Amino acid sequence: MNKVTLKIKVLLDEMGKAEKKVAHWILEHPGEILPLSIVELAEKAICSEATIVRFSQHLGFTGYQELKIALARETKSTIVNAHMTAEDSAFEIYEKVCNDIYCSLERTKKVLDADVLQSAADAIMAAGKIIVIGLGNSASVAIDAGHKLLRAGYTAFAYTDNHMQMIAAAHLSPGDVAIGISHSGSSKDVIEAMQTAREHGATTICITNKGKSPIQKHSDLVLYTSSEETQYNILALNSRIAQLSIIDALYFHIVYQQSPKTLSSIEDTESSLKTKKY
Amino acid sequence: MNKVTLKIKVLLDEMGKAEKKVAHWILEHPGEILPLSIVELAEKAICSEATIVRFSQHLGFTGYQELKIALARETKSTIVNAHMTAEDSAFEIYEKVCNDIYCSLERTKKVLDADVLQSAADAIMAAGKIIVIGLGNSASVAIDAGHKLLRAGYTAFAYTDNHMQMIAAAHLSPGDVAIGISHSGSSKDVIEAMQTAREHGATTICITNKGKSPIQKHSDLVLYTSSEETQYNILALNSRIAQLSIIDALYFHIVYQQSPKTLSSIEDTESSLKTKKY
DNA sequence: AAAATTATGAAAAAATTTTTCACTTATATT
DNA sequence: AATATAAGTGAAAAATTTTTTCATAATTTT
Repeated sequence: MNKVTLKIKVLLDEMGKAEKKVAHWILEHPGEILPLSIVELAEKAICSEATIVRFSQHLGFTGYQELKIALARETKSTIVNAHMTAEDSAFEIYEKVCNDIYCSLERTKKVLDADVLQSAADAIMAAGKIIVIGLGNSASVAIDAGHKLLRAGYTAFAYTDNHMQMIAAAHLSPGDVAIGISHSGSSKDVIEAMQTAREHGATTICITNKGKSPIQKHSDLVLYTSSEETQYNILALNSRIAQLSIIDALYFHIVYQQSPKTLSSIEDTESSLKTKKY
Repeated sequence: MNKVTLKIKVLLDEMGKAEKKVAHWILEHPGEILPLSIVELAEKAICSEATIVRFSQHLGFTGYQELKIALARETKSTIVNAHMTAEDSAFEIYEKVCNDIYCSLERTKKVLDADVLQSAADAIMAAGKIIVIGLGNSASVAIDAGHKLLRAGYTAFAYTDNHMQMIAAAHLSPGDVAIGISHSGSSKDVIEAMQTAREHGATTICITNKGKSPIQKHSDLVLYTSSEETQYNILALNSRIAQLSIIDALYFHIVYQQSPKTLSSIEDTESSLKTKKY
């Protein structure tokens, strides 16, 4: 699966009837588009030329030619179907995992609110103390976030134990920040800790999957991920990568904004960690 | 060298002055032709549009467009990381993070050995006990792997403390598996734990970035990631996502291979976790 | 059900590509 | 050396392709 085809699939839902026809024709006739002019493709896909131009632009290209060039560049790569089966080799599974990750990131890009992201970054930068809370599957993401903020010079810590989470939340004060990570947004312990954090005046930020969920009630800022977990969604694998991508973006933004302070802090950390390596 | 460029070189002698200029420009600017219209290329190569059409036809194409498509198909896309700046908004940073992740996954796909991946999956499936070790930045990945394997019904645990890592490694026996995660592959403590694990007969698998590093000496199976960390590479953000993608692939492969056992195990876990949610 | 929004295709406009043709340059012949 | 012939080239015209515009149709919201 290549990037353009993947993008077509990701954006399929948001397309109108005519554009969907174009999308389907292209997906069902891989490679055949290359020698076709826009008029010919319009004939094949049964729509107007204008629709094809709009379709191309929705995918992020300036026009039909650019789409065609992009498809030409990627046609060589073999197309794999998105669903995993028991017959897949480990490597085939790996390729599908990558596809899913990519889909998930693209979807998240759509539901992530730029203003909220900015506000979250601002809140973190202005924060006195930061706690990151996550349980189970989200624990590793919380640890990652905590680790990163700590290394960037913030007073940050991740708690992956429900008791510790509550204790830490209760010790927050106005100006502090609590970041709650939960794919479902309905993990009791995390929600209660968020509520407590807010009651103590902290700004609460949550990272959760798009849709209604109780955690949003207790969050000042909601950062959405979007991952359609088709198979074994129970582990919410892709949402975790989407969560990480948000954490990374916040981290980078902060680093770039506060260059003097954080950069020297990062450099200090790095040089002091050198002794731990061969 | 691709077919079209080769053809251009072969036919170079039979060309006129103006066509030679086109040929040279194309040869000297590989890939740059793709977004150019015939007028723009004529300007660059300092000739008329007609010459370019004739040039294309001499190469055996019906016209300029066909030549461009052919060149596009053979130009391998260069994977480039986008550069972030202090002026980028949080959301722009997010987009670049996503792009970097994608680059990193594509690169990893190239360096990851399918056979080794398969062997790693086999070793894990046959394992008695599994330990996952990672420090600092790789700790969250280790935790994620441990959590996932545990939830899939394996006797697995992640250790993110150098003492515990060594203790756990010393208690392994033949048939057990130690998974070491280190981007640099030169984290002293992780390497020593891997060495100990191996001395006790465990199969050692490491996930590390492509290149020479000490950890590979003590690993039976080496799974490479590849991420060019251009800016603030110290935190190896993207390599971590690549590591996770490998973990995910192993996990899925295992789940699909051992459906009866692991699936029921996953279902059991899920139903027992329901009480933790609203 | 009415209003607003969005999607669509036909046609016009713009851009691109191809062809034509007159002119130049190079080569071969006398 | 002069001339004829052939090949190569660019300007402009013609054809084609692509993009934009706009009126209408379909859809969603109120």
